[in-house]
Amino acid sequence: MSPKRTKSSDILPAPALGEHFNPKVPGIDYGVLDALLGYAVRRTQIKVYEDFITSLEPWSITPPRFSSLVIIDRNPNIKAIELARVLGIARSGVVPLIDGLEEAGLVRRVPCATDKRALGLVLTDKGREDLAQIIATVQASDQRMARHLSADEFQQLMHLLGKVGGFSPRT
Amino acid sequence: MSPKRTKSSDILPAPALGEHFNPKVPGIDYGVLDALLGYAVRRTQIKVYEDFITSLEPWSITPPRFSSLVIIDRNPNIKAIELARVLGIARSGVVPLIDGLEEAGLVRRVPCATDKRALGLVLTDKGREDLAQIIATVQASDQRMARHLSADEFQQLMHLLGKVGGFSPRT
DNA sequence: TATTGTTATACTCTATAACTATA
DNA sequence: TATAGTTATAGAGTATAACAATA
Repeated sequence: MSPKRTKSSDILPAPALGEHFNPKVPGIDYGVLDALLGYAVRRTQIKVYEDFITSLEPWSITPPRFSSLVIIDRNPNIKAIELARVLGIARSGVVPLIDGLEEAGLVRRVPCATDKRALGLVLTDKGREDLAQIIATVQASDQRMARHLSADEFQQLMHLLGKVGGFSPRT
Repeated sequence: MSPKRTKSSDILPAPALGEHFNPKVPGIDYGVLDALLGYAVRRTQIKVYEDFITSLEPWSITPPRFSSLVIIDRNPNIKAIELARVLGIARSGVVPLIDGLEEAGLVRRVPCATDKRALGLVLTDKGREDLAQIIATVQASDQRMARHLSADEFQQLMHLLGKVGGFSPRT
């Protein structure tokens, strides 16, 4: 019974990746930027994002959409407000996000039995099937990003990022 | 300017404001996200961005503005189109960016002698003065982000990010 | 013809606040 | 009163396309 919202993204996002970001333009003095951890993270993030978007173009999946699919898959019937908390966005922001995934046939809103205000989010069968492929594609992109790292270096990088970001996993 | 790392005792207290992104919400299964380098970079980027924005609120400086100031300072008379290339944005995007910095009295557009189409970008006196303080603030934020890392770990992290992002000296 | 800076336009993303229907 | 989802609205950020002046 959700009223149809007019959405321009019926034809899904166009990444429009023209040129690639050059993190180190020749002839340019980057000054203090080269010594800042924050700028290093930003440079890396742009590179990772570029490959991610390009790789997932066939599915029109953006990072927030991907994160949502994984979180919903691993936490069935999660409420929208909790998904917002996980993603770090306002709860109003998940509405168009879920709208897009629902229109793509990947996610479904199901009424909550115990709380008539709430909706549980679950993947559809198609959502589960697509997600398997999407995850494989993302993992390939991730490994491409890490192709110059040894297994030890990869683990070390994950560990150090965890210490900075405050999400240190298994230490 | 070779920016040297200051002692942790010089690190300013973290600016506390509003809600913060929780990179690891309790009770949530993050599935494959926990194993992805891309998601680790994203989580870290959000944390770094939060502290950056909060720290520089007094100057209303955003990451692109900060990068622009540093690049213009270190590369006087740089053309707008080249700044766009360094920042990785469209050349039309630098117009409002420079507009803002010019209105703040930090940057000036100067006609190019050899090419009447082009404009050289330079810092004003105020721009140079403010930038010194801004850089100190950014470095304090950066050190706060790295407060759980040893000097060796910091260098290792910078090195590994450079290998992933493609901005490190050849190894 | 190509390039520089600019304008016009549009779209994505996200935030705040208010509304509704429940609790 | 408080909460979950939604709507309305606004702002930042960036993209494409077209334009005038210049190369």
